Amino acid sequence: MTSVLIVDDAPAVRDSLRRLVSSLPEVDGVSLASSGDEALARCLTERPDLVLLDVRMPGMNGLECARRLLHSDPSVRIVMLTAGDDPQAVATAVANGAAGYITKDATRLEMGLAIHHVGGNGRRPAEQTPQFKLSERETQVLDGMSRGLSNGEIGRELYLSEDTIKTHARRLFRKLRAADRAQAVAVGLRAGLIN
Amino acid sequence: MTSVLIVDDAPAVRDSLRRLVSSLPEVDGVSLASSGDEALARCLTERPDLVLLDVRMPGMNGLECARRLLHSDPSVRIVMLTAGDDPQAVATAVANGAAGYITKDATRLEMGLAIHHVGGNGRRPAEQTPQFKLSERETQVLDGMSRGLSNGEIGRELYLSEDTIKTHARRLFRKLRAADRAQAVAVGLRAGLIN
DNA sequence: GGAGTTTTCAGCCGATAGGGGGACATGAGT
DNA sequence: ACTCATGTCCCCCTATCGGCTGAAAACTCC
Repeated sequence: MTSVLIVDDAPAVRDSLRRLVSSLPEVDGVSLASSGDEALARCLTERPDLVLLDVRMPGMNGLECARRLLHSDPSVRIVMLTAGDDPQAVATAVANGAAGYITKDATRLEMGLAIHHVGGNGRRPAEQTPQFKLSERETQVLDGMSRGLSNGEIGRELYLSEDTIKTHARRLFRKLRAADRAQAVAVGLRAGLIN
Repeated sequence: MTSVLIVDDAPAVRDSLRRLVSSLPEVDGVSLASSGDEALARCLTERPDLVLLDVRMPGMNGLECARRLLHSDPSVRIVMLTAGDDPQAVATAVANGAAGYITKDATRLEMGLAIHHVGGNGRRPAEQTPQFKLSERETQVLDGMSRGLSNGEIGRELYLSEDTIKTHARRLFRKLRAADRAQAVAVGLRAGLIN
């Protein structure tokens, strides 16, 4: 099974794609995003197997968005959506790690084949859904970070050594795939791990 | 006019206080929080004029919460709520900057007097709601931080020098009253400055 | 009963952050 | 005209971070 995130700034396109995609037998989850930023946020929390990404959008374009999506999660499959008017951008995206492309007026059959082809080896079977589960301590440490405390200060608050906090910090970074505490706090807040 | 944030872990108490407070002529906004952490978050985004704060709560107690509220916003007025069984804690809170206290079974008249007395010189007239307003660049830098980028990486993304990013970073920390990028991201996300 | 996770602590290391200062240009607000 | 916020860049500095490794005790899970 495959969960899909559809990213397009035009509500009409989102809607028609949603209907088409959700009717496919292999698809068990569809969510929508109207901008590149929203796509990044949703991808962090929902971890879709596949992202259908419009090449042309106001604000962050599809190319830039694909780059960031792959940066934040190298395992995500990206299929570029194109109206057929900018093959260059699509080519660049595919060269940079996108898994394929498809035109917006694709038939249900074409879409099904594309998703089957690309999302066939979805990452769900491997390991999944909870994805972001922190231990008690890790959550406390993350909470401290969100309040602007240093590792030493968090340690004093929890009656632990700074080294211990650093260990928890490193592990929660791994779990949240965060490069630093700032990104960890962002992911934690968006995923509802902290408030 | 006065906006009020009510903090109490007991839903029943919250509800009765909400009814009592919202019926007061001077009050034009009431919101609720069930924990100290939630109170801190709401205070950051909603900027109430006055916080009614339960002295005794599981997790972060009222004393600690008052301390942090005042730390994150020295201008907020805090009225401690007490059942009458721990005058020591109330005295400590008042000594540490709380504006007053009131018992939970206060009548509408008592509550009205307390709010009038304490919240009379609300901060609303002075300066305003936006409170957290970042410039274009600062928002871009904050967004980069939330994606786990270093100052150097943000600079490369925006075609600016790392030093320039550091300048914007320092300024946005001041504006958000954040100690570091992690707290800045937390405040920015909660205030809706970034997504 | 062993495997895996969590919790605790430690040392070493280079990279980065964040604070301080200053400089200069622009543009908006007063 | 003057001020203030913004944007750009530079220097300095120290504290902290986040990576690596290793280790031991407690816990749960099957």
